[in-house]
Amino acid sequence: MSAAGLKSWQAVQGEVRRRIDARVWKPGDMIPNEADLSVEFGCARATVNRALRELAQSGLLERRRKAGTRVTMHPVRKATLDIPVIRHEIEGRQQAYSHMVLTSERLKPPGDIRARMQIGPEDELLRLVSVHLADARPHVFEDRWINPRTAPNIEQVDFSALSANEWLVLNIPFERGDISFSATTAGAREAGILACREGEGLFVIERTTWRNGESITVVRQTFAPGYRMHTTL
Amino acid sequence: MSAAGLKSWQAVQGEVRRRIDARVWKPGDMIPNEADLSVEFGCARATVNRALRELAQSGLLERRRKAGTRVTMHPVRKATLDIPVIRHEIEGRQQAYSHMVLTSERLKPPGDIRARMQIGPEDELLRLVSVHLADARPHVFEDRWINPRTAPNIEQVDFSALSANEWLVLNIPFERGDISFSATTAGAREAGILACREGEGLFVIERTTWRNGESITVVRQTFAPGYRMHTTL
DNA sequence: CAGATTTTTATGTATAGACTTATAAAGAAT
DNA sequence: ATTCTTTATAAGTCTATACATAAAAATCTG
Repeated sequence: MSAAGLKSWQAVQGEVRRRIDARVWKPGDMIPNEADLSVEFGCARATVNRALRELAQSGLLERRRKAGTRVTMHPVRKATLDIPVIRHEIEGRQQAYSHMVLTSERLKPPGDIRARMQIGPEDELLRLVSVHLADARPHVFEDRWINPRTAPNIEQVDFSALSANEWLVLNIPFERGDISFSATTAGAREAGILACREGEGLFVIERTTWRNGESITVVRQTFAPGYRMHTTL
Repeated sequence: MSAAGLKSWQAVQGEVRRRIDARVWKPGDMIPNEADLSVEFGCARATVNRALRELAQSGLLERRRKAGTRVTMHPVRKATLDIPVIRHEIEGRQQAYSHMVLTSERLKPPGDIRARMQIGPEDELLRLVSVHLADARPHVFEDRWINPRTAPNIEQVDFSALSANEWLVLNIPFERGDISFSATTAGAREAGILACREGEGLFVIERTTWRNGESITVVRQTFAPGYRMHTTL
C-alpha cells in the first residue's frame, strides 16, 4: 500500500493517479497534506507540490489553502485543441494551399458584430470575405471583420499574398480571445462557395480576439463537409 | 528596458510575454539562458524556469537542453475545452435533466466499431441508444457501444436511473481517450429524435476511451440545433 | 575527411528551508 | 445567537545548491 522511494514528481503523480483510480482515495475524499505525503513518499514537499499542482490543473484534484486537497467529485475532462493557421494545417497534409479574397470593403457593421467587438455606433470596420483552398478545392469559407483602430496598417495590406489570419498573427498578436465551435446548415451562398449541396451540415468556428482591451477581429470560418477536429483526452 | 526585481514567476512570465509581444525577442530568436535571465531579473533560476516552462507548454517558446530557448516561429494556439457530463451541463443552465434509453441490446458490432475498439471478430458489445433531455426537450442523441470485457457489470446496470456516461465515469474511469468534433446533416432518424427538421446541420462529438490498453466505449453524441461549445484562448 | 569520442553547456529536476497568503476554525465580544 | 478577532494550518512560492540529462560543439582517431 504505502510506497516509499518515489523520488520524481512523475512517480508521485503516477501513484496519486493510481490511488484515485483504485478508489483508495474516493471522489470527494480529502487526501493527506503535502508534508505527510512527502514523508510517506520519501521526497521533498516541493516534489509532491509539483505533482499535485498538475493534477489540480487537469481537474482531478481540488486544492485550497488551509482546507487541503480533495479528489474532485465530478471531474470535468479537459481536451486541448490545437487551433492551427489554416495554411499550416493544409500544408501539413501535403496539400497545396491557396486562398481567394471574395470581397473587401470598409463599412459600418451590423449590430451583433458591433456588440461583440464593443465599438462605437459610428465606427467602420474592414470586412473581408474569403475562401481557403486545399489542392484548389474549397476548404474554408471565411467571413471576417477587422478593427482598423487596433490594426492600423490593415488598409494597405495585400491579402492576395498573405491571408488576413496570418498577417494578423504576425503583426497584431492578440492577448485574449474566445472561440466557439458549432454546426450550421449550408445555405445557397455557402453551398456555392464550398461546392457542396445546399442543406448540408457544416462545421463552424467563430473567434473574437482582443488586445489592450480593444477588439482586433471577429471571424467566422465555415468548413467544407467532412471536416473534423481531433484530439486526445 | 531591463527589468530588475521581478521576484515572482508571474512577473517574470509577464515580462517575457511582453518582450515577445513587443518583438524585443522576435519569432525564431533565441532568448538568454535561464542563468542570465535570473541575474537580470534578480531572482533565482528556479523562478525563471517555472515561468518559461509554462510558456513552453502553451506553445509560445521552444526549449531544448543545451540548445536553449527560442521564440516559436508559428505558435499554434491551444484551446482547452471542458468536456462535461451532459447532466451537469444541463443542470448548470438551471434546466431539468432527464434521459431515455431507446434501445439496449447485445450484438456483434459493425466493422468500423470493431476496428476502432480493437476487439476480436466474435466479440459482442452492448449497444445503447439513448436521448438526453433538457426541460423535457431533446438535447443530445447518443449512440454508444460498450465493451463488457472492460466494463464487466454493465449488463446488470439500470440505465434508466443513471446514464451510461455517468455510470462509466464513476465505475470504469478511463486513462486515455480520443475525441473529435464535427458536423453532420440530420437524417430522418436524427430529425425525429431531436425534434428538428431533416437536413439541418448538427454538432457531433465522437469519443473512444481506453483503460489498460483495452477499449471501454465508443460514443457518438449528436446535439440538437443551436448547440455550441465555447472557450477562451 | 568521416566517424567515433569527449567535453561543454543549457535545461530539467530534486532538496531543505524559509517565508507568504488564504482561510477554516476556534475564541472573544457584542 | 451573531459578529468580530485571532490563530493555526495547508497550500503557494522563492532561494541556493546540487546533480542529472540531452545534445551541440570540440576533439581525437583511423
